[in-house]
Amino acid sequence: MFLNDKYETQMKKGVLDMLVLKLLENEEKYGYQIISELKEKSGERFTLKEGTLYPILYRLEDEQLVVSKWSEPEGKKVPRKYYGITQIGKQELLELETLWRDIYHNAAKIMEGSQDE
Amino acid sequence: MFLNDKYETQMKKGVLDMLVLKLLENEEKYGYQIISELKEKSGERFTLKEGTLYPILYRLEDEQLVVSKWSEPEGKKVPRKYYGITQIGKQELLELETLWRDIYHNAAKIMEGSQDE
DNA sequence: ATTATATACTTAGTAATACAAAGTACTTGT
DNA sequence: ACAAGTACTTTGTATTACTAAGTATATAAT
Repeated sequence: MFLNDKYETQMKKGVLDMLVLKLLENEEKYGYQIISELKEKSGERFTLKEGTLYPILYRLEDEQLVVSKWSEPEGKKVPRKYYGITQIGKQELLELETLWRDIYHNAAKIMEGSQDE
Repeated sequence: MFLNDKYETQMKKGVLDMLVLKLLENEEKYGYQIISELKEKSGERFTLKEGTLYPILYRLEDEQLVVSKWSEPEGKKVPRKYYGITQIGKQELLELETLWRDIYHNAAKIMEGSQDE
């Protein structure tokens, strides 16, 4: 199953950023929480290692689509870094979803023999 | 529109190989023909430059999903390299489509708030 | 006849990303 | 005390879409 693993990796590219933005749409979340929700809500199809997620978050922050702040640890001693979506991030999320669906539907035309679906 | 261009590039990754295989499913074709059909059938969403397509074809050939042969130029003097899908290629195409749709649907679950679609 | 455009294939270099792997550090369960 | 889970960071690798340039022939325009 090596070949399919390779293609799966490639097919996820670009989509992960969109999914992370989506999870932050209504609520601030921290890294590990994002990994858990992504895994659970995607039927385990999107099961990220930390080394995959955190670079995505740093990138989104560079692009000013999210902002982060460290939590003041009250009861729990482990500091957490919370990520929230920005106004720019919300707008970009809308554009990304449109783009993503458009790419899918146009590819689907070819996969179904130039038929609209 | 720089950011969206970047994401569009990423979101196409992996999908192009599948689309090229699909176009070869029923008929041998040559490079330029593939570019034309891909552009036309995808509503111009997939408009490849030669420098994008040919490396894909070489890769598919390395993976033994397609085979190529030069045409004997009879009337027309320009030699063409025709690509045809192999048996392995046909099977891989089926698996790629399944994988691609699965990734899309599981991502869609997240994009629609953990709803099945 | 010369120029431009289209066809047809090739190659080198760049930017970007998902992932593996390893590391640091704290907390909880046994 | 030890293992396992939580939480974040960093480095290195493989892969791919794209730009750009190059080679070459055929056809249409000036």
